[in-house]
Amino acid sequence: MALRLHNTLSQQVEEFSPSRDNTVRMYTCGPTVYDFAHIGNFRTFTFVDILRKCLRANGFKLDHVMNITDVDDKIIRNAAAQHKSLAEYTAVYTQAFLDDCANLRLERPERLVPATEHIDDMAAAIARLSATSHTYTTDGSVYFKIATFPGYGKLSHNDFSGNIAGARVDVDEYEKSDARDFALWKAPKEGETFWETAIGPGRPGWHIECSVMAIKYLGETLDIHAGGIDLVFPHHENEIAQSESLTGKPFSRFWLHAEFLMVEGQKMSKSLGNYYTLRDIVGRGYHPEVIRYLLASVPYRKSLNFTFDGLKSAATAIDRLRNFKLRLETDRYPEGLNEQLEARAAAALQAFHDSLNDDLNTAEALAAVFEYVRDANSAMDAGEFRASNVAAALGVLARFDSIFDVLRPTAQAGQLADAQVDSFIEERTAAKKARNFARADQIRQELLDQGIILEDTKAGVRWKRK
RNA sequence: GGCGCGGUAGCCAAGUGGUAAGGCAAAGGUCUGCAAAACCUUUAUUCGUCGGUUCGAUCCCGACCCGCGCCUCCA
Repeated sequence: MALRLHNTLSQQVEEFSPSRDNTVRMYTCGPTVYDFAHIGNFRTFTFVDILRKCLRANGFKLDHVMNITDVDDKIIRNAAAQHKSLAEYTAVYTQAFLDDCANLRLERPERLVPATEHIDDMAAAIARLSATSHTYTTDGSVYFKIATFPGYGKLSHNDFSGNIAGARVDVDEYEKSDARDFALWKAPKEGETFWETAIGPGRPGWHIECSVMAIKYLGETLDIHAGGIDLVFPHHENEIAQSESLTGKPFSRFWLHAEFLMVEGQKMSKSLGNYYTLRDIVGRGYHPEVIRYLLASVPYRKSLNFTFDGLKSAATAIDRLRNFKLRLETDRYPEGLNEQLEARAAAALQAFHDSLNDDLNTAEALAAVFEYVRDANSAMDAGEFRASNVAAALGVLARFDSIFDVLRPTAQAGQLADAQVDSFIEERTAAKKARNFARADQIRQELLDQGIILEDTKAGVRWKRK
C-alpha cells in the first residue's frame, strides 16, 4: 500500500510521493528558543520524527529543513532582562532543545537553520515583495498587504473576502492598515537588537524566516510542510501568502498538522500546574523512550491526553516487547520452521507497514505488532516455535523499532557491568544447586536493588536491566 | 459568531454499512523452590443524545449536548 497522508490544504487523505528524484523536500517549524521546550512541543516533533521514518520506509530520501527561531519578542525581552546578548541567550536553549531531541531519539533533520543567519536573505525577499507592491511601510516597519494575495485563507479554510476588519483591531504595537496584515519587518525600538540591511535597520517578523529559508534550501515548491495545528493560522497561511507572492508557485504540495496535547484531560497551562517540559518528566523518573512511546502511540491527528498513568502503561507495554525480544535471544528452540507462524510474521510486517502508510496510524500499527507477539509467545509456550522462526520474529521487532525506537533502554549511570552481573549469577546458580534458596533469593534481591532483574527459565538464567 | 478536530469498556485507543483491534489496569487459572516472564479465561448486546435513510448503522444524513483548537507571533 502506498503512503497516504492527510493534507490540510485539501482536507483529504491523499497519496504521497515526492515531486522529483525520489527525495522528499520537507520543511517543519522548529522551536522558538526562549525557554525549554514543553511536552506539547515534543508531541509535534515526535510526529515529525515518525513521519521521517515512514517516508524512508517507503524508499524516499529526505531533505528536511527545520528552523530555529532565535529572534522574537520574548527572546529579546528575556535576553535583555538577563543582560545577555541574543546569541548568548539563545545558545543555552538551542543546546537544551538539541539535547532533549537526542534523549527522545528524534532524528536530526538534514539541515537545522537559525533565523539570525538568514537576515539578509529575508531583507532581500522583503525588497522583492515591496517591488511587486505586496507591502507597505509605516514608521520603518514593513507589512504584507493580504489584499494583494487572492488565495489568502485557502489553508485555514477561512473566507476573508468580506470585510475582514472589525473583529480585532490594534492587537499589535505596530500600526497596520488592515487587522490581518502582518509584519514582515519591524523597525528597531529603543534598546532592542536590530540588523542593518538593504531595506534599512530592524528585525524580521515571525513568518518571513520560514518562507525564505524553505525556498533557499528546498526550492520554490516543497513536498511537505508540517507543524502543530495551531500554526495553520496565521503562521502557515502567512507563509503561503509571502512565498506564493514571491514565486508565483504553490509553496507546498502537502501540509501536515499535528493535533494538540492535553495533560490529565485538561489543556496544559502554567496556571493549572500541569505544564511540563521534557526535563520535568524525565526528572520524575520516566525514561525518555517511555515518553516517546506514549507520544508516538496516538495517531498525530487525534488530540493526545498525556497522563502519568499513560506513561506507566507505556512503560509496561515496552517491557512486554523487550521481554519478547529477550526470550527470542535466550531461549532454545527445536530445529525446523513453523510455516504457519512464519506466515504470521510476514502478515504482521505487512499490517504494520500498511497501517503506518494509512496516514501514520500508529495505534493500528502497534496492534499488528502486539498480536504477532502474543501468537509467537503462545507458540513458544506450546513448544511449536522453531529455531528457524527466530529470524523473522526479530525482523518484526526490528521493523517496529526502526519507527518507534523504544526497545533500547536508556543508559543509566553507575550500573553494574555485564561481567559483574554474570559472576553474581554464577554464585546464585551454585547456591540454588545446593538448595540454598535463601542465599539465591538474597542475590536476586541485591541485583534487583541495582536495577538488574533475573529470570529463571528452562534454558537457564537470563537477566535484563530495569 | 466563523472555521477545524473529537466524544468507543476502569484508563489510553483502532475500526468498518452486516453486528466492536490492540495496550494498560482488575479477577481467576496454568507454569515455577519462590519469583519473574509467558499463556489461557473473564471484563462494551454496545460505540455522547435524539431523530432519519436502510433488510440492517458505532460507521451515512439531520438536529442537539459536551470537550478541545484556531480566529491575539501558542506545537
